Amino acid sequence: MTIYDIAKKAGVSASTVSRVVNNKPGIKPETRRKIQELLKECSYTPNETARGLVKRSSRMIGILITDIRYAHYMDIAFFVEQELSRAGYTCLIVNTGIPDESKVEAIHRLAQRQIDGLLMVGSTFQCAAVQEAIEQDLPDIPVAMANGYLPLPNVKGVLVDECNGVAECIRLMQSRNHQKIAFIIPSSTPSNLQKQQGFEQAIRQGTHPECAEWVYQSPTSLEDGYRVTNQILQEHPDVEGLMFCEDEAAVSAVRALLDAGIPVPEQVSVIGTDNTRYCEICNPKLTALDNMMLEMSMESARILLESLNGNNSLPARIMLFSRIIERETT
Amino acid sequence: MTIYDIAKKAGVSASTVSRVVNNKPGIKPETRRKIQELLKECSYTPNETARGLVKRSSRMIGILITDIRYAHYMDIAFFVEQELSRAGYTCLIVNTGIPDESKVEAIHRLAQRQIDGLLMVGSTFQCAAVQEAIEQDLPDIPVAMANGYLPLPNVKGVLVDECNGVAECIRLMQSRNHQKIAFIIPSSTPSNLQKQQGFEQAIRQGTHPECAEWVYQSPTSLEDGYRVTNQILQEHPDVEGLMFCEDEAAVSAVRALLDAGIPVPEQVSVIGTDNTRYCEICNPKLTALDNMMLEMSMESARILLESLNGNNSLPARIMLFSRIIERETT
DNA sequence: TTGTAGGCGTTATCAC
DNA sequence: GTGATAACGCCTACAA
Repeated sequence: MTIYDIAKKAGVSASTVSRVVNNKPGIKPETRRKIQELLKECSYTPNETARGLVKRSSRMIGILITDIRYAHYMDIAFFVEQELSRAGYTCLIVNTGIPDESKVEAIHRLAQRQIDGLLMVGSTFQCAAVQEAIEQDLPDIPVAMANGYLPLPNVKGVLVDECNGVAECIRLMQSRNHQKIAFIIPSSTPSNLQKQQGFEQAIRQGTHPECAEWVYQSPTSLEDGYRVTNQILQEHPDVEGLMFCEDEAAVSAVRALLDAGIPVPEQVSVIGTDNTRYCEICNPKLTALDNMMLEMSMESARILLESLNGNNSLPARIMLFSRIIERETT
Repeated sequence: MTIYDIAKKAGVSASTVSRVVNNKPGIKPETRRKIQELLKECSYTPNETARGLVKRSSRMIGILITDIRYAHYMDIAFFVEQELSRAGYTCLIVNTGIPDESKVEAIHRLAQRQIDGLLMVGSTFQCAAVQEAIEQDLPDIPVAMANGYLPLPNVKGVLVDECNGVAECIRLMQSRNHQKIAFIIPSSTPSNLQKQQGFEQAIRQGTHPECAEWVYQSPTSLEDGYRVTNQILQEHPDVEGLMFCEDEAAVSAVRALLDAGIPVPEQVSVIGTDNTRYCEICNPKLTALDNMMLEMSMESARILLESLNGNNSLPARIMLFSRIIERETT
């Protein structure tokens, strides 16, 4: 069912039907009503593909996330999708994974689909490969990043003060007389390196600066969290605090400590990052640094919509403040 | 950069360029090579919108989920997206929410986008409103449902034996000498009503058939799980088992029991449904009925791809078997 | 107030 | 082998 079919039935031209469909003025009320009835009757739906071709706008927005399964990202996928949907955009959510090539590939495929805007979630997209891909494939459409930034004219970034945030967490543990703290980092993303910096700074200002060396590389998973905790206990039986870059391993660490007969938080305190739902499920409930990922994402979405609406006086970067949600593990 | 631009540069016609782009035969190797170089050089990317218009196929698939945030659905969104992506399709993931109108609205919008196929996840889509919307807007494209079914010629369903699954769970508790069991249901979806039936059947065959009345309506959330558990404890202090239709409230119930000084599973056993990651985080770890939602979704995705490839001899419905993952709460 | 004609970028069907 | 030409469904000057 096309506007031509409707036009034929109504005895008018296709352009008249088009005008009615798009609520354009300059149509005799009678004609308009008649066509509207016909549209209803035939349950006509404009073909967005054809529309996109002539309007040179798909009203689709690409959303890049490495892995939507991570608890912290699912909230984002939900709320951002809702927000953009409300504004009349359709979201293309793509799980890119970690490798550079798949990120580049995803950007290429989205460009091919003529997306109107791009939203990238996570500092892992702050890298040379992605920058090149955007310069190459999407030099002219608005791009927003949550927890990251790229120095390109069409890219806006929303960041958070993670360095300070982690430093505050360390100081919180220190104020509880827990000075010997280990730091567990799952991957060297720009964001995690910021956190590590905060860790080292705060530790060096404490009574046990040698702990700045207690940095452990360990993936985000329950199994790995359990494993690395036992490893730390073995290498440093006197450990008094564990600072994680995410919640999943932290939750598992709590269990590992309890299983080893170590009271939490009396002997060892634990802090996670991201403030996911896991924190509340953990028993005792996990204290966590909220890095405002959701707020960053929503802010990015709003910035993207603003750009899409033609506002080009937006700041290239803005920064939000993280905060500590204290629960039962500190 | 269109095929016309490339054609001009190469001194050939647009059709020749199109043939090269699509790897069609019947081109002089020399011409082909020359054009290919030019394509690389200009980093030409075919416009999928225009392609979709003439090919009458968008290579996009709609995915309907009520709320991607629920732990059980995020796995699905991930794996299904990967699978369909690999097959060259782009996924339009839409969080519809519960209300009928928003489901209908989502279907309408997807139809407008000329999706090639639709995948619906969750029994909540098995309802009259959705059926009508599909008859109206998408009568001709393949539709697959995970954990649901609609009697339409273009709809295929993948189901699971939840009634038996829950009955087995009840029998498991009974075998542990826990006969007085309450059932907590968050909403009356077709799927949950199946579960309730399994509960009632198994209870009636036990030593305390009067417990078939112990059915509690309570939403999926930590808070509500905690609240309803305390309510049950108050109304039935002799309760010996709790059977939940999902994991989130079940996890919270465990905490509520422990907080009330009731040993789990010695005095009261708890079983959740869905077998989400929450089960492993729960302390003690939660026993759960795995309703194979992921397998259902993947199977639906495969069925959808099969239909898309023209296979129309697929069964209208298939059924998978659920299984109990026993952990520490039984 | 309405209709005509051209074009969006691509593919497919003919000719040559 | 290659090149016109006509779709695909819609929008938008410009004409009438």
